[in-house]
Amino acid sequence: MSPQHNPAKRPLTLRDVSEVAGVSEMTVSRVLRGRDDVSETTRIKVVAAAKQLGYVPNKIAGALASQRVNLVAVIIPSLSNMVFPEVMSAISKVLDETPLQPVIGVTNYLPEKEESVLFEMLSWRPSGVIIAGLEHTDAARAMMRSADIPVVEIMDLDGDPVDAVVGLSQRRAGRKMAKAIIKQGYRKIGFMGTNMPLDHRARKRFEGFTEALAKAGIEVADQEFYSGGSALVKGREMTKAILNRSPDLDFLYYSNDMIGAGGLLYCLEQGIDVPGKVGLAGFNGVELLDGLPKHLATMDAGRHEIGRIAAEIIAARAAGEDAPQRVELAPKLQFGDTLKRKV
Amino acid sequence: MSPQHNPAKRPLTLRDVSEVAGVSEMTVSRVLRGRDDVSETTRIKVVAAAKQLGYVPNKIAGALASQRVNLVAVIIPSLSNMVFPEVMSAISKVLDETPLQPVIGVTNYLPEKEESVLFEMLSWRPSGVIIAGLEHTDAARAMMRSADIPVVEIMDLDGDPVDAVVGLSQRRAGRKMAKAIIKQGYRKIGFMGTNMPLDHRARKRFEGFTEALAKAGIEVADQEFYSGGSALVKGREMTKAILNRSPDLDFLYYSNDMIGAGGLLYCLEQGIDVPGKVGLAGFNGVELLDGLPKHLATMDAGRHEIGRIAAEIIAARAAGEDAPQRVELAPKLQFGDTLKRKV
DNA sequence: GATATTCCTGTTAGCGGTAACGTAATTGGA
DNA sequence: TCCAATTACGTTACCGCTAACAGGAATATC
Repeated sequence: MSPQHNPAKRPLTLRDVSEVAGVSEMTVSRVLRGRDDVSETTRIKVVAAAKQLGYVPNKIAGALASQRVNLVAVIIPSLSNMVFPEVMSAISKVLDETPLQPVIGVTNYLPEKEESVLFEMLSWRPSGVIIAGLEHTDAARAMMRSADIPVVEIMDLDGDPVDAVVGLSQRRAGRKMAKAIIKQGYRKIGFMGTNMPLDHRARKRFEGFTEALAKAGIEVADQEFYSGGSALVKGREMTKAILNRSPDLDFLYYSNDMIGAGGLLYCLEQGIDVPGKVGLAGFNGVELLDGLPKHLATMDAGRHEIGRIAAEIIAARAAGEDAPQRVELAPKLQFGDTLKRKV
Repeated sequence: MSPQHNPAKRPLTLRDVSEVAGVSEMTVSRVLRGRDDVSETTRIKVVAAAKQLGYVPNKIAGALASQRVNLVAVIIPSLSNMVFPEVMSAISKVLDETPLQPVIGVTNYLPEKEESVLFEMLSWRPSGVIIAGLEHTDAARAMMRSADIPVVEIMDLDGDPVDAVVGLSQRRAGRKMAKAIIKQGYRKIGFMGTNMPLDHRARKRFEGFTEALAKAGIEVADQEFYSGGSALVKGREMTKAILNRSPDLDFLYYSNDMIGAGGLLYCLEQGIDVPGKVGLAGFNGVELLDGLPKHLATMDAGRHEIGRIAAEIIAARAAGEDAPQRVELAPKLQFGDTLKRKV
């Protein structure tokens, strides 16, 4: 039976269903929420009535009455960096097993936008917040603190969390990569990355990187920054520029895999011996790399795990159970084919 | 003044703000909604009180009372195909200029999941729906029809829309590509694509493609399908397989740019003359292609425009203005470096 | 100075559900 | 057979906010 268009143009309510089914509104509400304290006979009547009318419950009214909203705010800087969609799908996968539902907000790396998106989302009274990074405006932190819901900050660990954190130390990741590079004998190291001062994770990796180099008495020999545009193209262009300017570089560290891939393709085209003459490394461990002619060395940031664990924490806390406050993931170095291994 | 933690743990309401400000709840409501019928003096008092308390309005109650929800449901099959995030950001950009806000739902190409996501979203009574494709379950179509809100189906035109449509004819795009390929003299044509029977757009492109070939007396000489995994890797693997099996192919048409890029990289590595011995083409015009050693021929699907126009239609209709019911975009063929041009 | 107009603020009555409680009918144990 | 427990509903009172209307004070009009 196809839903009949209601003629009055008045949106359907529980009352309409209850009249058709010949029971009270409360009974309809109970049936539609799947409660078991309704007899099978009336349950069937109600379901039929709802279906016949094409009734869609009004969650707004329901949420207001029950003071429960099964939404989880997920706030990320961007959708164009594949890292975030990947985290998202891990979150969705976990929440699919619960009554909770993710709602995505995108900040474009802007603190004020983050603040407004957060405000907007909190005004829907979600059951939890998952938010990228530890850097927020004071107002944003205050809002999260006083919202009285679980908050999980993800992807980073270096800082002072509002509530729970799941991620890896970006500084440590930078240091680890620097040490590996030095250990393999590279000495003249160039760096390329985004010049977005608001990408705190990239910044921290760079800081960790230079710090570890400094400890070994090495300085970054040359660097290039970009913003906007196709990362693959930018990687290519920056690599060309940096190698023209500093032909004696023996290693290129990229702040993300996409520009690293661009650099790799450029080097291969130029017939540069990789990793013999020049070594390369990126960051993130994106799937894309598997399809390139050579595997770019990278460091897996455990995006899938981060998403999974963050969602699990929210789910547990929403269910009244307790959950870890801090989960540190270890960055996994992948040598690939572009970082020599000591013989 | 930092928001003081409210001691009773009772969530803040308009009443709390009104008491601090010494006015009625209604006046607070007016101030916070930016209405101009409040004197400057009290406006300042109210804003100060709200800030002091760290008050976040409850949109649930507001929406219920005003019967207005400034959300737009955007329902897409996936986030891992970059095409959809791109459409999303075009939508966001337009809606940022309005009071409306997008909410993303992901269906994983599953009709039942689409139906449930749609149901879930409609139960929040959004101001509009933007949904990918024209294929939906009967129940889904019925829901959209009776929701009494603007619905824009995007990315495709071949079918029977619920309300408005913005997109391009996928069949026509397939035909156009086939004609271009034939015109350039290619005759032994291989096809590679996803074997997801639920990716209707890919399916329609393929149908249009074979149809146009048939009209020229040509059949697809060989084909390969994949599902899951890294598209770049799959493109590489399928290309290897198809060329080993059918070494006489002179053209490879890929149902998306990502597998096309994988195929291109494979061919270049094998030293195959592209586009002399084998021509290649993909679909979508993704930014990534610009960074590859050769530009893959492709067909731009106007994702950004689709998102923009769809959002504009929703915004217009939500504002009570009227808007086009059907917008057809022309697929733009880009020859790149992998499709010969007649001399 | 009386009345109309504008400006500003308060009061009242819902919006469409659900929690909590009430109650008739059925069941079960002694 | 009687009373307590259980089952299957209905009734009532909100949830937190806003539309609509009411009305006092300030200003304008003549």
